[in-house]
Amino acid sequence: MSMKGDVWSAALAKCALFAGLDEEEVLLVASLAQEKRVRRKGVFFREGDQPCALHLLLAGEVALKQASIDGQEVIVRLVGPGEVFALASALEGAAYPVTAEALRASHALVWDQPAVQELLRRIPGLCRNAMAVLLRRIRDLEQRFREIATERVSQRLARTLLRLARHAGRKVEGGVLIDLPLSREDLAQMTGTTLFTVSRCLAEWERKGIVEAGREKVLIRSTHGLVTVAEDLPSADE
Amino acid sequence: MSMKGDVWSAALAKCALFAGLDEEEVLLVASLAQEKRVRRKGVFFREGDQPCALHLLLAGEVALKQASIDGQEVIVRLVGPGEVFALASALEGAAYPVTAEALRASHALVWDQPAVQELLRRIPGLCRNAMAVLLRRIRDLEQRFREIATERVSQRLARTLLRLARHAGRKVEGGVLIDLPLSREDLAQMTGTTLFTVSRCLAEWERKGIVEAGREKVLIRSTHGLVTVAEDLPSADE
DNA sequence: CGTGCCCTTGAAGATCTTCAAACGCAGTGG
DNA sequence: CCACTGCGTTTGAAGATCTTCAAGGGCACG
Repeated sequence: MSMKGDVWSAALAKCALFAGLDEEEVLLVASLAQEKRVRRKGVFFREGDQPCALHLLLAGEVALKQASIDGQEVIVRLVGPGEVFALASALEGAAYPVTAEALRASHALVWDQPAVQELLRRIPGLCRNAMAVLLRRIRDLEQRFREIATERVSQRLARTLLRLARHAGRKVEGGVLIDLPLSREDLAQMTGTTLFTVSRCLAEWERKGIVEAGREKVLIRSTHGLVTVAEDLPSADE
Repeated sequence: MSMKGDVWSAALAKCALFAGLDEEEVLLVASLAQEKRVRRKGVFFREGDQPCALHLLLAGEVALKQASIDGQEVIVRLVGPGEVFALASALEGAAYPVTAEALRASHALVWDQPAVQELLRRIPGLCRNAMAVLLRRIRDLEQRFREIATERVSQRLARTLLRLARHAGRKVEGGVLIDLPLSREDLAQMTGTTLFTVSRCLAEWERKGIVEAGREKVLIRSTHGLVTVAEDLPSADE
């Protein structure tokens, strides 16, 4: 237990939800956690599942998807190592509004609802931290809402790629590689369009030398070029 | 002061943020509040303003708008009496991400940042209440995000009207009147489309007897008809 | 009785989706 | 080693959907 506590405490400290906790509190958090591992394409939980638990991703990458009645899916958020997910559901005690699907083999700490309640009771600063996390999510959602409401697909896709580069970009010779196995369909579900339109955009940008696209792979050759598209600025070649 | 406290306490108790507070706490909340009145088309604050304060709407109706660089506006949320707004900004201490414009003459209680901090320190349950409010907003935003990403304008507009009916609907003979002065442009900014498309949708629905549209006015004659549109179900007449 | 604001409508065209067909790569099994 | 197969991808063509622009109508309010 105490060894695990040590291994986990690094991850816990990096996480915004548990930032600023003292040693004793970290141990409490660790002692109530359970572990869960999921292989690529597996799920931590499905939309509608109950009861629901708080998750902290230690390793891997998770996509949170929401489906409409007719089966159309949207990716609401990508979660990377050190980020929590299902915080809202765990706090509210409501069913998960999304399905958490692993893009690659993933490993998370999990706190069930009694544990979350216990933590909230015993750790004074936790509620403030939780609020900070939620506030950030609201900002993010409002911005994306405005984007999807007012911008064209190419602009939104460019922004999505830029965000992905920040979230999971790896510098390589020739540009920034988005180091996630994302299909055209995945990008479409993040952008609010179809895989066909995504494919066409990427093909056009490849012709212009802005990106290099491959199977479940995008390499950004010119961040500046993408910004130009995202902001709808006139580009050199038309 | 004490009279004001009495007048306000009813409004405070109805508000989710201050629910469950004891009498002493309510008095504290009231004692730190300031009043602000704004006429129709006036604003409580503008995007980018700082420092920012927590607002509780007592009377009137407020639209929260966000503008993109090229001037396109989106209505992120409508706020009715008893609801708080700018909670996130007040908690974070960041600039307002939206402009709060009054749809009709409005009256609000306002707490500046020191007051908010003081309240958070002195009222133990407040943080939990704030979280509940934020969680609700996240749910709402995620749902609307999925809608705007996957549905056609007519579906989204139908949903917007149904939400408005719930939020500010007044039963009259012949249906439910949306009791707010909303222009076609406003509806467009809530739905992520143009005023022209809104106008055409309403005209079509009027022909089918689903709504009755007028200048800054919509009367829903058949809620069921709107649901049919929103869910993209086959309707009787095509 | 104008004047401003909101609304409607048509026409043209941009943008995006849908559908069908086919390509190519990765992994599998013969 | 090769063929097979599945999956992700590409591309074209057709058409649905939505936006844009222009013109004009009508109502409210000064």
